[in-house]
Amino acid sequence: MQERLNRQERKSQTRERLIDAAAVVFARRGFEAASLDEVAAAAGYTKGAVYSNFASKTDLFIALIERRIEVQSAEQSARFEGQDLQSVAEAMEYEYESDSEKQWLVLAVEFWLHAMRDERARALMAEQYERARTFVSTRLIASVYANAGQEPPMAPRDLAIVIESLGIGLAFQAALDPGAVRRSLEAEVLVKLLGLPTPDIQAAATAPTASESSVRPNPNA
Amino acid sequence: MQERLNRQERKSQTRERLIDAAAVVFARRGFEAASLDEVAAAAGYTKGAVYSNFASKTDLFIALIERRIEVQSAEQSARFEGQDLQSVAEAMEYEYESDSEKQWLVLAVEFWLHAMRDERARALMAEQYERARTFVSTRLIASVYANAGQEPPMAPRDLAIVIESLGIGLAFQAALDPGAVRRSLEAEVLVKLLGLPTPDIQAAATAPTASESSVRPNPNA
DNA sequence: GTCTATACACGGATAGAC
DNA sequence: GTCTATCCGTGTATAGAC
Repeated sequence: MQERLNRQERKSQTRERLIDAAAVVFARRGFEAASLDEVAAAAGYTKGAVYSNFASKTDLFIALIERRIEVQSAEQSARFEGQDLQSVAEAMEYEYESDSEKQWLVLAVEFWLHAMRDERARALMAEQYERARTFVSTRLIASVYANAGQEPPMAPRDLAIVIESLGIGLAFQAALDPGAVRRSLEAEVLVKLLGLPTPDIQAAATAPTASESSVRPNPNA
Repeated sequence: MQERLNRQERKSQTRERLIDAAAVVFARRGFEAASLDEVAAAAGYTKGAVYSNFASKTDLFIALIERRIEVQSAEQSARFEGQDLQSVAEAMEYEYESDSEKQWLVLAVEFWLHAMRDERARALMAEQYERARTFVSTRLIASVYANAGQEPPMAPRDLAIVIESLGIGLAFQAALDPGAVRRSLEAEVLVKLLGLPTPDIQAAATAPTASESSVRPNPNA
């Protein structure tokens, strides 16, 4: 109910550069430990530029997260819209070793921690997660099961929560020890959990009426 | 390979009190934002006491986590040893609203973040998680399925990773918005995921030969 | 082993020049 | 809108008395 005028921000190139720099520095040092001097310097400015664009360090952090949410929402929607759940589940191979993925994970966790102590941040993040759950449960889960003429193994919203949990928890463990979590584990668990017709039980499968059903073989260890 | 002489620490009551205080203050303010003055004061000492017991703030943090690991390992083992998986799964109702649980969650996340930037902390936490996975997969999962004469739905270690992920992810989301996650969700998902004979499908159940099989009805929403 | 006192540095935020 | 200069509080860590 507030960020409708979305690209007046584009007017300020400096603002964008500062946010970019903040993403890098906050991820590297942590929000508390990071200094605005370093952020500004990384963007090619001095601290004054930060304070003429953001009211406080916290405001910069929140702006960073809001932009991230905006970008990510658009990407996710574009990526998943019109796909069937099966394909989505199988494509779910998190890049545990990717530096940029890890940077965002660290930032998200950093912000979560911040949200535990700052009500504004908490509300923002809670709303974002709720939105994601709604997207997954209504746009993906409910419609796909309806198309397949099957019943989901549990309430779609619960399923969305569980899927999100799995993503968080696996990333958490993998970041701690990249060798500990197999790449394809998330996809395999999702396929089992969803209870949809799996590629290796093609006999019992009722072909989904949805657009393209690309049934690929499942690489099992 | 280092902490064999476990209760010479008990010699120093001050040390214990400082660690207690650090747990509270670090959870409340965050590790970076917390001051050693506040920690010392909360324990009834001054800063000097901290530096005569710990080499640095980071050392205090690590000592805190090590003690937590010690205590928690003992508790978990005592709680789960000899139980069958079914009972464990059903008893798995996380106290999302509990302040002390939330405090430990925040501390664990705080330490995880610290571990992303400190190799010593990373190794410690990675080892701890690996130990937990081994405990769950060998002491709980493998033996219970063997007793029940059933095959686990996936490799025990993968199952342990998934269970841990679920716990982390649900707690993460619940902390952000306590109303968003139903209390019994974790237990319900585990029961489904494990594929063990469920209370509501008693017909197909082959009674486990393990000690006590307390089959309670499953409250479904 | 714990205290007080202090060195030493750094960070967020503000004022005012340009 | 961005800069430099500065205020002012606070933080970790150390020295040295007790």
